[in-house]
Amino acid sequence: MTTTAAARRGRPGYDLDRLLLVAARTFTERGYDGTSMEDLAKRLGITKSAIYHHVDGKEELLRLATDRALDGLSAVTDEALAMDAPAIDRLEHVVRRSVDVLVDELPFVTLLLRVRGNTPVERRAIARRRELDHAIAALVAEAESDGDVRPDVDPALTARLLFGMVNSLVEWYRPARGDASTADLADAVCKIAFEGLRAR
Amino acid sequence: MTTTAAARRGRPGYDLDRLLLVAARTFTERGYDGTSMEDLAKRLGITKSAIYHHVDGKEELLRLATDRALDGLSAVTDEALAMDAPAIDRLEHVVRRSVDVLVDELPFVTLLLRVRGNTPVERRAIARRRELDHAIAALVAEAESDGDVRPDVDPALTARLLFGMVNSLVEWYRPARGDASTADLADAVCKIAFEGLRAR
DNA sequence: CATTATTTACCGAACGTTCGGTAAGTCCGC
DNA sequence: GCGGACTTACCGAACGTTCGGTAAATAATG
Repeated sequence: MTTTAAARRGRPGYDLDRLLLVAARTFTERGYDGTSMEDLAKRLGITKSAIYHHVDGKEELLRLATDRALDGLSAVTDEALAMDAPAIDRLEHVVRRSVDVLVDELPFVTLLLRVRGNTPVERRAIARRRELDHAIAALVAEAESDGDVRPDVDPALTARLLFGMVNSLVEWYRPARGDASTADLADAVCKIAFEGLRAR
Repeated sequence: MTTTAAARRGRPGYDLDRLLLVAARTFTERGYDGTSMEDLAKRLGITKSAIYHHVDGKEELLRLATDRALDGLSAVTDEALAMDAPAIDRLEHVVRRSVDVLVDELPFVTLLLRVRGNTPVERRAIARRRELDHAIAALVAEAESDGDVRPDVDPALTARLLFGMVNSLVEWYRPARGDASTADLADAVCKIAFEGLRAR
């Protein structure tokens, strides 16, 4: 999807996409506030000022990076909401596809989940996230009224715990050769979340 | 338990404990790097320099705050490891008591879970956390070899998902009057984690 | 009971450094 | 020679920290 950037004019160097990946990775490792423009420049091998050729400033880097994660996650929920299937199946679909997005866009999603609301950009990201959370909570509630989700726990709480578990992936998952496939990972998450960790 | 601090000598004002609580809360809200000493001072109603009467610097505030969380969580695992019961029961005990600590020491635990490893203080906190994670992973593995935990998911993965779910509490739980009691919360967590969210 | 010592808490003004960001000009491939 | 990519040099503001001195309480002394 990154359009191999073939035959771009002018002096070769970074384009916005490559810069954004490095920025997201660094923000994720050191935190947004803990990362200076100088840090980014060093890691990119260019000077601080060169970054301002590509973006208006530090906050725009954050906006573009969090938007990328949000776009991926939004697509997943839209996809599920459009499905013609029982709520419980749509819910499982959201979980599986969310794991895909978490893995594929790991630095961006990790960054999104760490944003705290200190700036307008961060608050907008949080607001978009909240919409997704509400959509998922509604899905859980619907599945419960279908009789497919346990009725002895508040559906809003169930939704939070479920996605607390899913989102915790960003805390420890690191892609590696020979690692279990994303599908296997999603399988494990669904087993534990839907059927529980106790042997039956 | 806070020993009303009766009859302390010297000019009245903040002591270390009260200062630490405000610091932890602010670090948690705005992030450690996103919080300036001036921010803290403003919230405390004293000047920046007054803070240096109580601690050596900003990093020490972080160290004392994360240690408080780690001490609470360490006590929980020690407690469980000393129990004379099947591993699965000790595991459930760790989950329940961890919820207690998360709720009681919310600002401190939240702060701990957000630390990224930028400084020696942060790296030490992460190392202590890792020890706890290993102890819990071993507990899950033991419960699995007892036949009490499902054998079709890697126990290390099960442990991560379980505590990913438990730790996600800090992302949304806010103590409030009339709120469900901590025990009810721990019940819900155990139900979802051990038996799954699907109705049976 | 007044005085003095000690303890604890705090203030205001600076220090050196680093921050995000800007201005003006150079480099390089089509 | 056009246009995108980058550099050197710099700015004002904010950062964490230090310092000399002050304020207000208790404890010890006469």
